[in-house]
Amino acid sequence: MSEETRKRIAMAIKELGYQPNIIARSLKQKTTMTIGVVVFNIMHMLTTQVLHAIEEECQERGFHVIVSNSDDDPEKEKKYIEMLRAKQVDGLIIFPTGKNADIYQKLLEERFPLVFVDRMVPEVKADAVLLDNQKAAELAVEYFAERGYEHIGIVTPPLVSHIVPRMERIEGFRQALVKKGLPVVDDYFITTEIPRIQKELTRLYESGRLPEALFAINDLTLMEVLYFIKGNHINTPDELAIISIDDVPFAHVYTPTLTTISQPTFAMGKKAAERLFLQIAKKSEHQPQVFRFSPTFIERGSVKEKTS
Amino acid sequence: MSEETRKRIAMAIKELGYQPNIIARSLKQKTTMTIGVVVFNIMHMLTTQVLHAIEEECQERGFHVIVSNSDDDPEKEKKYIEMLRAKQVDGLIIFPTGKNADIYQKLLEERFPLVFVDRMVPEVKADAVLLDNQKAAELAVEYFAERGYEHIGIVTPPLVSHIVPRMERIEGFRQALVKKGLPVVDDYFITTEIPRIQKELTRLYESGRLPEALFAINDLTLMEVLYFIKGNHINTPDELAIISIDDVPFAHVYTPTLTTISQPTFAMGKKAAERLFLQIAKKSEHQPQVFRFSPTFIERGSVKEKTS
DNA sequence: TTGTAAGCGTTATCAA
DNA sequence: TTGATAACGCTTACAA
Repeated sequence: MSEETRKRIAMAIKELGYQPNIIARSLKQKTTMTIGVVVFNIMHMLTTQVLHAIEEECQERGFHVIVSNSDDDPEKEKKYIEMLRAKQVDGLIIFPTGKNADIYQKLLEERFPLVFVDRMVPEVKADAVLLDNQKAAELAVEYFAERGYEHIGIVTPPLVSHIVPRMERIEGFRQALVKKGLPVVDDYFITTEIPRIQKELTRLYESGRLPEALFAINDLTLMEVLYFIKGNHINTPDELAIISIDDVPFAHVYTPTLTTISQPTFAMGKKAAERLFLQIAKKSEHQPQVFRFSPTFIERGSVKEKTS
Repeated sequence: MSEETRKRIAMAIKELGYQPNIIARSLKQKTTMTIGVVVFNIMHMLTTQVLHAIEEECQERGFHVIVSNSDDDPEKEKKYIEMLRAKQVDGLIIFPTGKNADIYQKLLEERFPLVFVDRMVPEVKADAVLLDNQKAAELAVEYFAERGYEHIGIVTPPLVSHIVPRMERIEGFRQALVKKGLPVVDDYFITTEIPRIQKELTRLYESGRLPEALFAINDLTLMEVLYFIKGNHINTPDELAIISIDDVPFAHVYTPTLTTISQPTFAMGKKAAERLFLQIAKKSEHQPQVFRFSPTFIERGSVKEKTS
């Protein structure tokens, strides 16, 4: 193309106010430069942060992202996956409910680019990006143990077999207790729906069986624990020490400052996007892999040295 | 269409594994059932919450939403608006940087569905959904005044004329002071970049000129104030009372609990989506309107009754 | 009720 | 280098 025609074209674009129609291009090229993300809980700190990283990574590559919230409802998740596919997204990053194994599997068989985040589905051999949950639980227990704590509890939503991180955290917690020679007390496993955690904790407290330390497995349960200690005027860390997973933005301004175990959300989001783009680039011969990210222990003030 | 053919079609769909291609439909129908949202700061509490409401409203109507983060950079904002338009989104909800008046205006002239949120652009007559900022500032000052506070400061990022809420909050603050017969002290206007707020506050404190009460105009400035009081072991509310705008998730578990002025983020997101859909439905004869939402004062524990 | 053809705005192919 | 033509997968209009 000659320099002159190039100019003439530029002129024409301007004069006619030409605006390209990417939809038409997409129809022809069979690529939309758009990926879909389906999350099971948009109110979760982890979700927000990972989403942010995914978005950043996508914007750099000129991709757009459409986010849908399945609200942990498998039916909704199914519907959104279908809609997103109908919209011809080039790939899907899913924070799975875990209950649509058949659909995930079909995606896989069609070699449709797919990455799981946070949770995974063991029977579906897809890329997955998650925390080393066992390690996270271990970190918490060891830290407590080394400071002389013996009665350690865990606070989590109900055990559900297909919700992998939760299972892994509880199981990691249990094993770490055993490894440290600490008692495994049933009462100390507060495994109930978020809105009931308060009541459960208060019940324990009033019956004088509250443990000395609590491990909150995510930001949502942490909030309940904090509300509980506030409502009952419990002193932290003297009466009750706390460690939780997830970054909460106020950990360093809270009194006491909160000792937490942080997930590398940014790296996780970046990795998820990277793996997806890898699949998009060469759909065949992709070796699915599970990536376990190491948690970071952030020592702050909600656990003290027990000198008793 | 007969019942039988209906069945036969359903059969064929299943057997052939037919998947509709919405892209092709969009090309023909000139509607994508997708809206674009461009926000200037995704890390802002308000943004997250309004976004959530918008998403919910859209999902109910079968629309998808593509979110882009302009990072308060007009160039990026411009680029994203263009890309979104090229992608044929049916409408745009913009949390504007405020610096692309010409582009917003062009959108308007083309009768392209457009709603501003949080900030507005006075010279562009488009739908806008924002807080009654003046009222919010008034609420704070009055509450302080009625409890005997005289030395009241405000903490905000720098004054920038095109950032409407910030201007309105500061101006509302100033006017409320005057109205209440309170002194307007230059020193008490901490108007500096977020990362410098700490230093500024500390400087005031060390020179003994810290006001008795502080009004933080958003969640980000609040975090700085909290970090400051934490670092300098300042007692709240005894030494320094605090009121801030925006919901922070820990307001009720913090010690003391935080008195805040909440924006009805959910209603605002819903309204923004509604207005957009109204424009999409009948592009012509749409009367742009500015919607001012009333802030809600939530009395908690970071302000005390001054009995001196 | 069913079938056929044209057209949406691109890109790709092939000829000129 | 340029220009014409077909094709992407759907909807719509019209004819059978």
